Amino acid sequence: MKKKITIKQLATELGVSISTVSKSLHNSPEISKETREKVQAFAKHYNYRPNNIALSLKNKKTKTIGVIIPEVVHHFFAMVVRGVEQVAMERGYNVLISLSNESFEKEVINMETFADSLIGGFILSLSKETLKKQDYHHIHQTIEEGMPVVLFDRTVPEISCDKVVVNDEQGAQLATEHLLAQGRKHILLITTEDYISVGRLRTQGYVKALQKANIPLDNGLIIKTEDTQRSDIILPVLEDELRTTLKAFPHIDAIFAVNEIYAAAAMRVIREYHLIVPDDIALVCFTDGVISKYAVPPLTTVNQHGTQIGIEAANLLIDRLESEELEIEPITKVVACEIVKRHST
Amino acid sequence: MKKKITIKQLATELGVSISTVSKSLHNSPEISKETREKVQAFAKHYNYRPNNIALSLKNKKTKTIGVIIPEVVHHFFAMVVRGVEQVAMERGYNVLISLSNESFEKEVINMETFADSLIGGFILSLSKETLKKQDYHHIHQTIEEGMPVVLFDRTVPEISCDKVVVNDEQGAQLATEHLLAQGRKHILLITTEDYISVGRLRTQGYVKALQKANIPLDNGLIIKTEDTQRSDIILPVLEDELRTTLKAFPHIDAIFAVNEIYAAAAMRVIREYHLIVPDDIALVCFTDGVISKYAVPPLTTVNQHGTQIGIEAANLLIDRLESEELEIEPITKVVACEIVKRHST
DNA sequence: GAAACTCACGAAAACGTTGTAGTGTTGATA
DNA sequence: TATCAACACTACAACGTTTTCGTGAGTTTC
Repeated sequence: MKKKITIKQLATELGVSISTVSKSLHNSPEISKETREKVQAFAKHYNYRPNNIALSLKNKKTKTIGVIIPEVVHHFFAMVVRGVEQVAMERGYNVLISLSNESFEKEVINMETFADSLIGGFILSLSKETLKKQDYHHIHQTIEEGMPVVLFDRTVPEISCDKVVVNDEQGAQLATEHLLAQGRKHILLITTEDYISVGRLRTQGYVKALQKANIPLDNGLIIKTEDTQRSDIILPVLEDELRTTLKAFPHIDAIFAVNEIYAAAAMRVIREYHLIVPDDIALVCFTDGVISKYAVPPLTTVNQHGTQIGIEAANLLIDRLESEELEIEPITKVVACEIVKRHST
Repeated sequence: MKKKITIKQLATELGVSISTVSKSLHNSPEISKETREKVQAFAKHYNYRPNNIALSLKNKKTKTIGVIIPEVVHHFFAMVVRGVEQVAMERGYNVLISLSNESFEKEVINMETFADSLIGGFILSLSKETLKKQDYHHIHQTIEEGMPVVLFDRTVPEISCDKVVVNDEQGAQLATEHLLAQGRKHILLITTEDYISVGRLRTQGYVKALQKANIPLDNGLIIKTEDTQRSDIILPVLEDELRTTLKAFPHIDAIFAVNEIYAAAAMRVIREYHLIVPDDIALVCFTDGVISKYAVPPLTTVNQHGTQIGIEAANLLIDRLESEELEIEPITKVVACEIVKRHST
């Protein structure tokens, strides 16, 4: 086992000073060509690579950006990460991903440990628990300390920083209007409690579309899940609710689910009742992921362009990291949703 | 914006020496109780947190482990990450995730930049390109430099290090035997080219099960995909192959796919031909992910216990990181597969 | 009243790197 | 011959910590 070699070792080995080695490796004209070449040959032979930690300590900045997402086993977040990765690589940054597992505490710990200078800035989506508690002190503090933060998807007006959001309301409105355009009148909405901003916004979009079409809102047609638990716990509850709702409102001719999992649950219950998608009930959901793509029939979805969001977020962050002026107004980028029409409508 | 405060600043502010501050914060008995309390109060007020980089530089080790996976938008890998995260958190480590995007070059770059001491060890699964090229110099070099590496899932005998593998062969054998037990005789295998170890092993398991049941192997019933491309490119090709194969061998009564995506493609073609799963054709696949779970009918799968693999890998790595003896023989852990029976068989 | 000991704290090195400010030698210039 | 510039290199501080080894003042001991 050959331990990593340092400049100092190279220097003694070569019988020159540390500075000479450092400068030679940087091709400084201060050093004669022969010495430079000798040093470089030596360095190569010993497989010298500079110690990043020492560099970070010296430069007070690292070329690493941190991404904190609530979940990895989640199509949308995975797509965002992919987008971030892509531009980070292009612009010479490394990406450090970490998970909050939807937990407030974990989110705080993650930010604190990473903020301690391993990274130059954050891209993150708030955990559900954080949104529920409405405690953003860790984010505020990080920003206060001069570390740029870009929030995406699950954002909050209380925090002043760059943001990249999906136009959830517009997307939901589009989806609902798509259903209405197909002659559906009684649309069941499966959404989350209002403290999750995306759930709330999507609900608003649904409501707006109905208003625009002059269809009275029926609160019985809105199912809100208490979405703090793991999906294996929520799903049976949701399916039960769906069963009773479908029984109570037999005229339901369409379902709009705010995510794929809910749509899958809906599919299951629909099939249980021997109804056919899309003939009896049309189905649309958010998140253009694998479930929708490979479902039978493939589902019409609202694509949130996760990769695009990641790209925008990473660019915003790196721009800020590299810009000299500190006090630029926060920017909010809105990425439009798009309906992907498949066979469920 | 208050920049991060350092020990030095605290020291001058308090009119004591740097050492005193450091010791006070560590509750050294060398320092009088009053001073300690004063310093701690001050530190708290200024929100002092030690600079991790400086610590790493001094301690020559970081409490961070690096995970390199080929893809995030992938159920199995995401599960592994979840497992790693879990034990890392329990044992006080941070996890740094990075993606190779199935590219050899990116894998090398990632290892080099991270290996430069930001992290203490690696957990990784080789990219397809690396497997194809059979170039493992970057891994060897990392190990040579004394950095522990744990390989999972896509491993290779040429590299001597801790490994956590799924018993792919056994899983495939189980799956095939499960189909045989149901009276299926003509089982189509959809797999990858042999250079991907998991594909090869699963093919072997399939062959073994057939041999055991004294069923002659028909190479026409094995479809091997050139799995280097993105799924949107492979899938149409695969579906075409499936169409011709199903036509050429109309007696096929079961399909075993080595992953969910291939299973989904199979489902599509099967439906095209107005055949019914499982009545006409039974279907089993590897990876117990969302597609199988929410498909119609839900698919019988081979669960690879991704989370468990992550847990084992992280424990192996941290054990090695924390053990004093350097020369422990590499350990290979085998995580058994398990058939999850659903309605496709 | 001097030696020994405790107490509370400070100085300084070390981790690996970079960049600025020297330093000594050579050759050319005034 | 003294002065200067160029050259090729070295010394050293700095980044933020931890930790070992002082050190001075006060207290005890004989």
